[in-house]
Amino acid sequence: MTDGIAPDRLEKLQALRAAGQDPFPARVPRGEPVAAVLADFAGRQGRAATLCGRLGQIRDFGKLRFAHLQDRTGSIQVGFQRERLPAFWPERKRIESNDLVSVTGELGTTQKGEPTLWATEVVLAAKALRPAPEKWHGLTDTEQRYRMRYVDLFANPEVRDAFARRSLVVREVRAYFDSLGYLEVETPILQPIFGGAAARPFRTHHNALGMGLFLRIAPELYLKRLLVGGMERVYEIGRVFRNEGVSTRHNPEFTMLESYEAWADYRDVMARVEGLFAHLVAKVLGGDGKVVFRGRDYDLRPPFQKARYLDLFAAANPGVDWFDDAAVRRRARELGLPVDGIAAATLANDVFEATVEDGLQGPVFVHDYPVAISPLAKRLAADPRVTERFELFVAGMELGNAFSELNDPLDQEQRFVEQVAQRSDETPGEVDLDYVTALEFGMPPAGGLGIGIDRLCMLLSGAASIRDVVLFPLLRRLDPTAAAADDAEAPAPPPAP
RNA sequence: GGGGGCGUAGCUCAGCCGGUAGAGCAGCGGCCUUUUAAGCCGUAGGUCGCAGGUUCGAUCCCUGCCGCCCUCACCA
Repeated sequence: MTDGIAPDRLEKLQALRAAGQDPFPARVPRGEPVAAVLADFAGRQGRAATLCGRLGQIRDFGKLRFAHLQDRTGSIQVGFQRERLPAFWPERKRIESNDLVSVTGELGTTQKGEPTLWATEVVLAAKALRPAPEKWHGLTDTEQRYRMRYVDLFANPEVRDAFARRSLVVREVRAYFDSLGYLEVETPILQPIFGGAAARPFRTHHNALGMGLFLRIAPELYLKRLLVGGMERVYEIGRVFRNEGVSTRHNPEFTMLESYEAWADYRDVMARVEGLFAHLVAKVLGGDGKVVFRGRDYDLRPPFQKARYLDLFAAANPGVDWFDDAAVRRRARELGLPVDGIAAATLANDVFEATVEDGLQGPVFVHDYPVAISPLAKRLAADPRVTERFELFVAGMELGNAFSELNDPLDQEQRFVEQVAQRSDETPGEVDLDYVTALEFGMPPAGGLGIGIDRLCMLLSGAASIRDVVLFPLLRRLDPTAAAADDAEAPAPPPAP
């Protein structure tokens, strides 16, 4: 890991040490934010200031050198003059671009009016043993950007901005639910039985308890236990883990918002989602709901369009009845979809996805999903074939999923039993009886919501790939021997000592 | 997993029809007190992703592997 060190930088480090200087001091004179200085620059000219940050490229004029200094708030030019820095001058070359420094000096301008800190005191805060990427292009190699995000972040300001925006999005999502009296809670990530979604889980093991565990695929079942407990409005923003493929819109670990509100139904939840977007448009996008995503314009200001699932299906597949297996199969073959061994409802939904979903530019609420593909949602009283459920689509991407929650313990247990009987690797190996027990104590009618925070951030920042809003996306190991030792089929966990 | 693309200096990239590799920036040495992609002169820097094969000769052609990107599948 040390073979990327630049020899010349190591030499400078050793020269500094030989001269009795600490290249990694515990503390240096602390400065103020660069942005604060720039904000009141006119009023502070001629006054002293201290700034800390990373040095950019040095522009050397012999007895004068310029460089920019960058901190989290911005960057400003620093001027080093021989006549102001007699003691520092002989060692000036030991401090170079990419080093972290504390600079004290006098604020002024250059002949061209550039705000400049004319240094009178330069303290090395941390020596950089590796050079920064090229100044003009920055770091562009995608793989390097993900593997060395720390470099990506300091070399590419727009990357910092994107993650600052993500932070803002999460903060404002919290603010919205907090303002409605929801309690933010944290539920188990390590779960003995996984549930709340259909996905393959990651497995792990607790040594002391000698117990196999799963990383959660959804917090859903624990949050609904809280409704039974009387916490009528709860939400959680947390990581969930799904042992599936990686793509521009899937990372194996991602951040999910789930909220549950007692005494509400899916119509109420729809209003909450619109309220959330109104809030985010105001706070994150500055009131302008227009975003560009994957080359298209979207307006995220509510209200959003609404369309019935079956209406969309009928419009895209004239003459095909969603509930008519034979007709659906015919249509699926026509579309070139695989049909063998696929359950009727699943196939019908495949046809929906193939003919409707990609075209859902939205934002649009697709609602009233067939019960066969909605195992956790309540049936619509007026039409028991469909459920009180909606999904929010933008740019053909599923952003959210919500429904009136099933709270009938007998029905729930029956559905769990059927699920377990399917014995797929996406279904739990046993019924979550404790959850059923919770429902038996009585869960108020409730509306629940799940929103993928990563995808929401993609949309709000125009990021085409989920990896552009995940700081450290999952990548393969580079070390081939380590990679070969890994087994995709999860090696047996180490026994307890 | 299928298909397509990519991998060359620390970074960004050239490299023709096969003849053992080049630029800019960064580095190093010099000149320069107002630059801001500073400039000028000089200099150093390479396991051409890895391993085989074809060939007198491979960065280039072939095969396998590794990694990344796109896409399809998977993933409500």
